[in-house]
Amino acid sequence: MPTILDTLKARGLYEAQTSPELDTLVQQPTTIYAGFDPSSSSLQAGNFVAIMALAHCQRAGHRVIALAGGATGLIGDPSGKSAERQLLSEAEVQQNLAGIQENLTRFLDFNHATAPAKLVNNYDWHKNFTFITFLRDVGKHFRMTQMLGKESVKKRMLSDDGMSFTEFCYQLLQAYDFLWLHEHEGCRVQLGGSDQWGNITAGTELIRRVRGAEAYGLTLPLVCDSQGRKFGKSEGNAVYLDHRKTSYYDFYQFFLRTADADAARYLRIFTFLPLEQIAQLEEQMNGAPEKREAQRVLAEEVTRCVHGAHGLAVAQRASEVLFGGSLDGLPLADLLGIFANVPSAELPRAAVVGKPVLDVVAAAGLVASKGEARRLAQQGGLYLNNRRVTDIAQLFVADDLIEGRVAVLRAGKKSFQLVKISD
RNA sequence: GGUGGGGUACUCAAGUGGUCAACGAGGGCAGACUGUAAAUCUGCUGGCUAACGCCUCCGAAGGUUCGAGUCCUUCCCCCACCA
Repeated sequence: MPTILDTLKARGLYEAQTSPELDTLVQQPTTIYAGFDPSSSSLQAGNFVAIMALAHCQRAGHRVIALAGGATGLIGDPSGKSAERQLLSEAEVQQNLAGIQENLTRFLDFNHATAPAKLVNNYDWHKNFTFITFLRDVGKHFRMTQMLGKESVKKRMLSDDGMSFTEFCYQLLQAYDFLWLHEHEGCRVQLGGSDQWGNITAGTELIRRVRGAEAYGLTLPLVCDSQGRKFGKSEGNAVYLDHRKTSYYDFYQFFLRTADADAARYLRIFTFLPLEQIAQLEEQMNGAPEKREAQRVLAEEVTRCVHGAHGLAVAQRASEVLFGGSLDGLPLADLLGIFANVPSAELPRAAVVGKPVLDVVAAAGLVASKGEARRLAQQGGLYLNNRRVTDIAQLFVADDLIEGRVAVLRAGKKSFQLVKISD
């Protein structure tokens, strides 16, 4: 019987563990936690790896806890960061937490009959600490040399930016989280990205000192594409799980555009498809790469998992139309449906009809300035209703509005923006 | 607190009185080629402008000068060593 560790390894969701004894522990159901940082109102594709790993744990019969860092988010984790972080206000963190909870319900079963997932917020226990108490109860167990030896600290000490005391103390907070969960939830394992190694071992050591008990850490690889770029950015922007921040369409497209070299690996990491099926898809892809079957399945599976059948349908429909060419004859209602999640701008009729197209493009926000709009058009990358704009002096005429209300602007192949008449 | 080093555009990084909207690299965007892939090639990458050109910009504020990213003063921030 393969354990959760075997599963994770087979799917490329395993980097290291703190002790070989973990192999034995996971042969029985145990409690495993992973933390999520509320530095944004929605989890990002980059958090996927941890979410998937946690979901696999639950499916394997373990009890899982997702920790939202309401307290630690106020401090800022220096791990993997080359510069001091901007502090967030309590209100911002609170707001972000709500979004993250919603994201997680898509992957974890909080109503499971025997082992429901649990969501906790570390603010609930950190808020009661005074500085003195924390120093006495927690800080006393840490040695300076060890704290200074952490990679996240060393790296920053060597950089020109240095590090504030606040961020330096971050590891204590996360270590205490693990201790708290160990005491109150019987949690034995912490799961995290490879950059979390130092924070995780801080926790296992604190538990050993305070409780005389063994706890374990399990780290996941940092997923990069075949170019070595960190996974989860699309055109420089993070891909979010919340469709209000990253539309169904953009989300689907992000996965659909996966490079051949990454497709099979991503299927293993980001979907629950059986490995045999993935191997089959990989073979198909090698035979007929231009069909992009693996990418199609990847985009479908992930989009359905995150956004449900409805979100997937919207994304696929939009993709068909947008890459299908002409918009002629498409009813307004359909168009609006397709573009429901594409950025749109409402402008008064007077600011659109009779004005230079470039002005409209800049006003709508497809590009940042008129100059940029001009460059785009000069290079042949600007489209109005899927027709290339070749004359930079072209005026926007009433006929350019579909049913008198809407026009579709496009930059390059894939960046769309809707203009709606507001009056 | 002292001494020394540093803060230049998205990032790194040149520039030490005019020829600097600011070298170069990376990144990003667009075009061509393709399969909405990769690689490659080309162009662009502060704002306004059809263009000439005008405006804003080199941590902040003042000053010197015909002219300052470049010199001076004060302030803020970062780093190293010392106390």
